[in-house]
Amino acid sequence: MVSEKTIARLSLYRRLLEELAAQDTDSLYSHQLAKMTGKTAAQVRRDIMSTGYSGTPQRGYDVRDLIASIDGFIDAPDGQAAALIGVGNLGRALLAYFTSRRPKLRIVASFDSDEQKVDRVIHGVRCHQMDDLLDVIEEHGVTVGIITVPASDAPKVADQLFKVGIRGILNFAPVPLKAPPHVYLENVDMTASLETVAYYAGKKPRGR
Amino acid sequence: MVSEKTIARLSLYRRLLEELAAQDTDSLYSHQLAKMTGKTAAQVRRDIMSTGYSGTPQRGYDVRDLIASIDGFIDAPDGQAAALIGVGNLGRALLAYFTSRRPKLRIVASFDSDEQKVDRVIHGVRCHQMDDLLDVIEEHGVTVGIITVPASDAPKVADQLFKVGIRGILNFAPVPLKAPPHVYLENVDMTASLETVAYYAGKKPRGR
DNA sequence: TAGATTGTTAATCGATTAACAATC
DNA sequence: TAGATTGTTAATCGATTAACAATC
Repeated sequence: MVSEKTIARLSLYRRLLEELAAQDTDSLYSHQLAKMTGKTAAQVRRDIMSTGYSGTPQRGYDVRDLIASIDGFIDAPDGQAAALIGVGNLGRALLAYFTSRRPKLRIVASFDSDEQKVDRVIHGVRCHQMDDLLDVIEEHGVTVGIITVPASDAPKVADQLFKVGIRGILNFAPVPLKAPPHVYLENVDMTASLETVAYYAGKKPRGR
Repeated sequence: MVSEKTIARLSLYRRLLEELAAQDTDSLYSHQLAKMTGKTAAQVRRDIMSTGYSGTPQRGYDVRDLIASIDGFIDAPDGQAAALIGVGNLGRALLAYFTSRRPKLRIVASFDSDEQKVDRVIHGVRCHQMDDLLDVIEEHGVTVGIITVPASDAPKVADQLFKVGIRGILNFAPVPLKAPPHVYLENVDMTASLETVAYYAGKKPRGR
């Protein structure tokens, strides 16, 4: 009903709106949000519309009300818990970044095969051994898994996550994973992103 | 002429093909590559076609020839150099990951505002102070910048990169940046990706 | 009110998929 | 050869953009 791109944009709008709210901005127009995000005003309006919130021609959108509407649309009512598998450089970066950022979506546990890391608290999150996956997932009600292990381990880790009933997976390993139909999976391919940028950097000013 | 999605897929194909080549696989069909990547066979064929390489109905595609064709299509003839700005957790993850992976696209320098990091070699790459940006960029012929600084610093860093004539930017800071027309810029929004996964994880099995 | 902005539909755009004659 | 696969065009699909009456 709503595309994943729309969700991603709403997530972005919310982040920017929260900054505006912190600076006591009360309301704004679609074209202002469009300018901040690089989208068109029409798209901003359509995205906002899909959350069920309405602005007025006179004031545009109320910042706090709009944030609340996006919250209600994106966040699961009772919140969601995520687990991160693979506490390497990238894993630590994500743990540090998401720590206490969004109460309705928290990374509550991490996992690593390195015994040196197990039972330590890294960036505020306890690291467990993979054998405890099911127990920890059930204890915390984890529904989302974040894969930050090397490519060679990723398919096995994904299978383990499927088995314990995870509902969504964000995969940072540079190998595309496939998920059963009841699991939503997104592959984030940073390698491909860098090569794409390099390609256009080499082609400019020809390319678009 | 060729979309950025096509470039990203070609980058992925190449990575998988290199693995196959290492395992002495000589040739493969479009549907095999399609299965590995989760794409359709028609799309694989079209992507390969755009590199100018042709297979044969009998053998499909020669693995090594196809790699060479993708190389010739994506890589700049004389290679390209990248610089990474912000040697935090994420920066180190990227440095470690891209080290000596692709001779035609190397991260040759890093930058950080933390004096403790300056002049140290981190994951094989020397860290410089931002004041030396222009000198280092020119010395190494850097055309691509990777931004891994906090959101608050990102716009300023981007401006500095524009000023020294960088051609492409990969931005990991969770704030959308805008580039002048002669610079290709890609925003990688990991926050939005996680929230998107969480959204569908909460909606499943309704959502697509 | 006057006029800029909204919600929303219709038109456009571009990418993906299906299809099939040509091929080895 | 026979037949599966290729290159490539046409059809489909979905998302973005343009447009405008309704609105405050």
